[in-house]
Amino acid sequence: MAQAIRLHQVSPLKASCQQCSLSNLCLPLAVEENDLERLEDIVQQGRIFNRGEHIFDQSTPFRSCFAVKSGSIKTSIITEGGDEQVTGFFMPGELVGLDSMSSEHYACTAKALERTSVCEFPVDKLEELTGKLPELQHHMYHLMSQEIQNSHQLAMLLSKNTAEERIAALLLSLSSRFRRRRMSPTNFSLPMARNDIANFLGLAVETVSRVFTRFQNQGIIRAKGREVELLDVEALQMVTRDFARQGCQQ
Amino acid sequence: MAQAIRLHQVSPLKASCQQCSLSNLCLPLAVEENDLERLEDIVQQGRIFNRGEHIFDQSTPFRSCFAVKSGSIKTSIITEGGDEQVTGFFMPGELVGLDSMSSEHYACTAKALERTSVCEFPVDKLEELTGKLPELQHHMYHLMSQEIQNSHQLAMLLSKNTAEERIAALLLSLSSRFRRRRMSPTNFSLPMARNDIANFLGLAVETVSRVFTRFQNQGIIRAKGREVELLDVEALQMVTRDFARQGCQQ
DNA sequence: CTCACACATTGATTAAAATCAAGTATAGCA
DNA sequence: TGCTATACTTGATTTTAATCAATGTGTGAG
Repeated sequence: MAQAIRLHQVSPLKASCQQCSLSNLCLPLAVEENDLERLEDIVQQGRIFNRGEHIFDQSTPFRSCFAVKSGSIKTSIITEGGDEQVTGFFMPGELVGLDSMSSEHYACTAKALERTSVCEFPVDKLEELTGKLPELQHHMYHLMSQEIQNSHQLAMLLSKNTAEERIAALLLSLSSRFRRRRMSPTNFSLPMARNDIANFLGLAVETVSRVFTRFQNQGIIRAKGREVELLDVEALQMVTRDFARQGCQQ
Repeated sequence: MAQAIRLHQVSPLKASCQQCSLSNLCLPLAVEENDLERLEDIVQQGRIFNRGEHIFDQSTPFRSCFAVKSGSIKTSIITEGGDEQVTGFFMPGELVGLDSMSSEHYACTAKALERTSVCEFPVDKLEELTGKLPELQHHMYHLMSQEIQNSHQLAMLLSKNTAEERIAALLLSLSSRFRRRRMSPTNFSLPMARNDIANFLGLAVETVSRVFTRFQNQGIIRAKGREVELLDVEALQMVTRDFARQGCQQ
């Protein structure tokens, strides 16, 4: 595992959060101008992973959280039996590894879905710093609780919603995350394979494929491989909302 | 809503974490002997709720986290359509409200499943204190990340496992939580209704009922209403594990 | 005590998505 | 450039659990 070795190399590069285009999405957003240097002091920047490489592996010693700089990452849990459950997709500006902060070892495996660069935050230093910067501590709580909420939302989706509703919800989630980065919210390229989508949403690949074509036939989206165009965002929102009405049987 | 009013009363009682029997499960476990008083200073203790009363309501201003002292709590999200998703059950020593720390408002509703007493931790004071006590801060990160993991585990259960596997997993989870409190891990009374179990596990009530009787016929459990006896814990563990083998198709 | 209501169980039928089974497209590589 | 492996799509069949429908049980209020 080449990436395991690489994981322990100490990059000599000092990050420049000030100049980073993601500073309004990433941790710097919670740090005052004049404290930014203290954050930069603990960050190791510029690590690059190729498609398929692991940023970290489940059950290896937990050292750091990682912020996505470019590219994208999927996290997944592997059971004893070898069964995989994708637990999340992470895009630029998002922080990976928060679910591991309760243990000595990573709770999941993080894999680059494409060529991906990350900034590394060693957790001991990060904790030390959040102890000194209340705003940053607050932001960490914020991010972690956000992740709990996301996960509850996913559980909800999995337990109450049809295949169409789940996929519509995922497309809308991706859309809004592209928008945050000031990229087109209606015209983007999926970083993950159908298989990953299926696994994440608790569906079979075939079902995902069928729903994509169904949406396409209904003129809601246009999809060719990983290229997706959302033609009718309202319709997608309707799909995700309809289930709620049913539950209420009005 | 009587409880909404009660929520804002300030209890004059000062907590005595030192004497609390749950101090080895709850927040005090992360606080040094001589700092315990600082924790006690910010806790309001002794709030009691009757079965069915709300500890807090989704979308009301987020003020505090609550530790369960006795009884039990269920948390759930309500969608626009009125659909409910149970997101967790909380037993003595466990902390409720961590999923709300990202927002100004509670992300879920917490409801007492039986007569329940709680200790209240106002979040502004708690954050202030965790900034001063690194151990406590570390513990908060620990608890929150634990909750992310639990939720991922639930997502896994919902997306990959059969009704039997989900219910076996829940019974084992409850069992181990009773054990932590030095109560019988094989002979306990479920705090929640079949309906709540069904909702939590993404099943219909009827299915839960059927699985209970099936387990009973197989001699794995004995169940009468909410009273449950685990007759064959190994068998239950087998049930939860079998699915993993299938996934690996060995 | 018993009535009413919520909770729980059981059975029959249905539906949504999984699985099984090909077949097609695509991308990376020699 | 063509080849191979992987990713994706489509169709037929099966399965699990939902839904519909009814009945049973327990509990708390009057």
